[in-house]
Amino acid sequence: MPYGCGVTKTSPATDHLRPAGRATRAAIEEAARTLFSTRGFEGASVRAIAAEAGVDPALVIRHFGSKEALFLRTVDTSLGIGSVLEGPVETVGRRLVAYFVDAERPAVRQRFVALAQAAHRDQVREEMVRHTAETYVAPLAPRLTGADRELRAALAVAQLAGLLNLLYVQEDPIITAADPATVVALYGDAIQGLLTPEAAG
Amino acid sequence: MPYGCGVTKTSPATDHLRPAGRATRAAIEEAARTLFSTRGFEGASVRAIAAEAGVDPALVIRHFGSKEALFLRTVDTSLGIGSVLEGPVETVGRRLVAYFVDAERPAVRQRFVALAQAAHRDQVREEMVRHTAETYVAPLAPRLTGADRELRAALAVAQLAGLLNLLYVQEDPIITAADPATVVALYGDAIQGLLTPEAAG
DNA sequence: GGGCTGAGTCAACGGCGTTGACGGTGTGAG
DNA sequence: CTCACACCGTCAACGCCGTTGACTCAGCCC
Repeated sequence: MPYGCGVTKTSPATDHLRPAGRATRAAIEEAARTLFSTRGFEGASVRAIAAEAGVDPALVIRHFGSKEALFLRTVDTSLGIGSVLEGPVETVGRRLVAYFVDAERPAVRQRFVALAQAAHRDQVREEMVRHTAETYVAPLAPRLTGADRELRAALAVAQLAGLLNLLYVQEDPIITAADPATVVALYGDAIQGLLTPEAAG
Repeated sequence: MPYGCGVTKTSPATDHLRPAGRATRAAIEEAARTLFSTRGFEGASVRAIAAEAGVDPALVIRHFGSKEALFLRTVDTSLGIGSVLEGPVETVGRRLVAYFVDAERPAVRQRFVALAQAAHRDQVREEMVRHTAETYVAPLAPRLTGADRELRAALAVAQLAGLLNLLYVQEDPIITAADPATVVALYGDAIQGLLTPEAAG
């Protein structure tokens, strides 16, 4: 479920809005981005987002339909993985892990945690599935060889999601305390073994 | 985060309770088990659990302290993995995956989903971490050879958690539709590669 | 100028987890 | 035997939540 490689969100049809409407809409979106990141999906209430944006809570719903819809429009499911996937397939395992284990990416961590927290909402779950298929499996599978390419790509995503879960959500002490380079080598190769069995170290 | 191999829950100190108290306590626990399983942590309200048990909502809190505490006492974090872990380490990867991919274990799926939904609560998260360390890493690590045994065991848990996440929570269509035997072979070997690199197929 | 549509306000709904004040009731000590 | 006390349960309410509907007001087009 890592969700990387995102396209810029296509805010649909704000043309019919008047300038005032577009401005408050943007204010709400920014407040939502901030609060969803810092407090998570459950911790960020519609009322708090409205207050942060200096706006009536009802207006938030009026503009975006529901908290879930606001979340989906606001928190980018992308975690910025595009460039990592573009490199050589033979070493993508370690590069993926290295990207996420890097401590200098708090925003990525925040977004993943928020996403994991909201995963039980139907629309969010659907978006996550769609995203996995579109930005992970689709670009990866054609570059693999052998049988079950799509399945192997999907299982590699599962591996990655599991690491991020223990690392970001559970904050597992063993993995957290471990030497990042070791984690990259061990887990990266485990992922690599699924993608290119013949090239795995 | 798979949480298996559980000991029977040690309900602490119900001796001081009168028969009536113990009975309604048991009724609440059973109702909670049912509703948490079928509706998840967020979907099962304290009020609904109380109604199912034929009891006042306030009584639920009075007996268990909070919804989160009731959840922890009620939903067994164990997923029944003990026997799987006891077998030979050289093939534990495939056996673990086979256990969870088996469609005939709906209760395990339900419990995992409920757990994942409640993972953002502090006490639940702590319990999950504790459980990972106690029932996965502790029995597994000493039976491994080579460097970083604890870390490798923890990373194997991460792999498993990732699979269950995509399989149970996200219901990823690719993995769901795939031949279970293939998933067992591919993912089982990926886990095995982390545990016993020399024995991996 | 008059209708229409977008923008914003306000009060309220039903639900949530939780609390506190308040009656009964069974048990053990005097 | 009685009386105090801890347990058991009830009830109404608190403050929060996401969401809705009725309403006002301003700007645009015909």
